[in-house]
Amino acid sequence: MIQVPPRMAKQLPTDKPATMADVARRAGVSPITVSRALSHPSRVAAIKLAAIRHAAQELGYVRHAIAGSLASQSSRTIGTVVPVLSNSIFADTIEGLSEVFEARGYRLLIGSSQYDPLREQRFVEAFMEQRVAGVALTGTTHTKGLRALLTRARIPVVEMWNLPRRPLDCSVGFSNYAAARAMVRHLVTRGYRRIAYIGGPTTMNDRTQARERGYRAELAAAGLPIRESLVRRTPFEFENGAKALSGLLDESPAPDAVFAASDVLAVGALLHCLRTGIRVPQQVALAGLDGSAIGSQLAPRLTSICFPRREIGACSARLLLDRIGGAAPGTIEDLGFELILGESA
Amino acid sequence: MIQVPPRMAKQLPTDKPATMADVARRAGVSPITVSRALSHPSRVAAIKLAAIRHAAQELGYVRHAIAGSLASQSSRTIGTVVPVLSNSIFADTIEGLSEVFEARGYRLLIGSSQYDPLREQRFVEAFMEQRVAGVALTGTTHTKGLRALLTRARIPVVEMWNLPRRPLDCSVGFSNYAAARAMVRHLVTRGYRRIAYIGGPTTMNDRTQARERGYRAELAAAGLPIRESLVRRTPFEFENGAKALSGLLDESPAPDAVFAASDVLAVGALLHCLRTGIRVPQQVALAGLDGSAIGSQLAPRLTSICFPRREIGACSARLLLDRIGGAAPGTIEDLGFELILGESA
DNA sequence: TCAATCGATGGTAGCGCTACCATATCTACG
DNA sequence: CGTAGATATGGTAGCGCTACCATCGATTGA
Repeated sequence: MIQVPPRMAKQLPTDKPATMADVARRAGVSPITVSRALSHPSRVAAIKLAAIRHAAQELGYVRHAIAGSLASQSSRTIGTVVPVLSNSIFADTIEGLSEVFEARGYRLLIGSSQYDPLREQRFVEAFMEQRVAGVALTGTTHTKGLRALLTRARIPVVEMWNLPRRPLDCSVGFSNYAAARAMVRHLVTRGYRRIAYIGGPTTMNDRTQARERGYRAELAAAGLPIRESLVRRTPFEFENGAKALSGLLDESPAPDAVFAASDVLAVGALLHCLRTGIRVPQQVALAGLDGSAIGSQLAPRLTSICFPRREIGACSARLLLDRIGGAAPGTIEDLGFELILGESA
Repeated sequence: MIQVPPRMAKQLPTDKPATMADVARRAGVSPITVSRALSHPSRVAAIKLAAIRHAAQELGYVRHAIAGSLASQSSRTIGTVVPVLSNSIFADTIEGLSEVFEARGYRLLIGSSQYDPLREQRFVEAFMEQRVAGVALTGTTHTKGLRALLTRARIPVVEMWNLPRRPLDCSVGFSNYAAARAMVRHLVTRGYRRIAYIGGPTTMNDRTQARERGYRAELAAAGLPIRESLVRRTPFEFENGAKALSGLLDESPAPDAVFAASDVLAVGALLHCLRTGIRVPQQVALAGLDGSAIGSQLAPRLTSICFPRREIGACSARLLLDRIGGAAPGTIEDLGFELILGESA
């Protein structure tokens, strides 16, 4: 650690920042006219508007949004909670949310729950203290306390990345269950019969739960047995995908295909094969779910299913804005999914 | 799009949420005592504290943080701008920031500039309207307007991911220049002589600029010629790394090593080699920079340099809190970097 | 000419909370 | 016993802005 003379000027004890009253005085109008000039420019005469803008510029006036929010009883702020930020999956959704809200002058408060519903609840509690106009959550696994809180608050809520039968309010996502079934069906169609499963931990993660249910349902529908020894659950890390695959190949009979219900795990597994010389799909076929960018760069390319990650955020944002604008609750948007065919399965 | 009967109760016209005055009345104390009970519990008698908490619970009272901020003239909010969220590199830094701020009761406002300094400025302007207590920026490439704004505002600022000689205020990062030199030196030590470079666009990205300067400086120091035909710049995408490498191998003489100044590009290049059967490092050695998780999963493992991404955020947060607490400006923290040896170079 | 209408502007009164100072009660000590 | 200090509580006065209503002059039509 070193200390340098900072560029920032050391000045006299901070003179307070200019207020609307200061701007009004300088522009020769009343404070309320300044307020209007900044938020409803069309309602102020052009000549005064110019004078006010000039005065504001000269004084280096910066609007005090906090005071504005208190007076207008509206914060123009939205809160969102995602499981993790460092997974680009949810980061894309946040970029989608941001883009729409930004264009409409809304701020976005972001929390990462680390897959812990209690942490999610804490974030939403903090959002309520900020009097957010709406909340966007990931998934449908919430604490009782959070459900109660949101029901009482009666603010718009959207649950993303899933399609609950009975949403808290609105929902934007796709069927994780159907996606998993579609992929398993694809494997069955290709002639694979001993299809193993690698998924994330199911505790507190409804997306993972739905995917695992889809896997089981499709196997059953195809008349194939479900062997519990071929079902593995492990946290979302490349290494874990590799380990799980390695373990599955030690089973006897070994699976002829592996469906990894998350691309992190699938890519980890595929890279393990590339490292150790296991031929994909000849020795074992591999399929993922998420449509991650890296999957299409591998050889063989990973067969996966992709979701409109960014659009989930953008659509959720639009829905929340509609709700804030008075639209009815209860909308559910299914944005679907798409099978990406690689050579891995 | 479908409509379902929402779980949310349709109720009478929203009764206003409870205020401190309501809680005070119910608990038989004055509003100011309620305020103290919530923010300085130790200054209130235990018996009243219990009564107040009970009353708040019964009324479903939620603190109005906006009113509190206005009255106390302190928002307990920090603003941060990163280039993109969807790159886990910066997401890790944000998680580091969040973790520290959350523990101290601060909120974090997040903006993504998309590598556009004007967008960065817009975000900081929005932060100022929220009267943030501090700002954390990525890099040192800022507009004149932003510099002026921050200088005038005289709030704590930390610039992350770089070590400016003359920071705006504080800085937490490492030397991108030294990291690039270290990697090129490593390649030279290994006996490579025609070392090519793939980097990101240098416009408005001081990290990329420093890395490219480091590459050139180390080549010069080693007495090796700098061939402009072996220097490529391209946006951070796997495909672009692949294309750039492919182009470099068409040069004659072809490079015997390629230094990609970002792991996205390096991994893209390495995967291209795996796909097309180019042997690494025999035909061409490959080195990256960022220490991404995927690099260590490939065969050969990617030689790279890793940075304490999360710690950059955590350290920045602590520094900002210190500054808010009155510490002197001008601190620069060099968190260093570490060479990760793989088989790729 | 006068009432009706409209657009532009201003005065007043809070939004819900906390800082500041004042007050009241209690303990400690010479 | 009186005063100083500590502790607990309350009253008052804003924080900086905007909603609401009032006002005022200008325009319009009968």
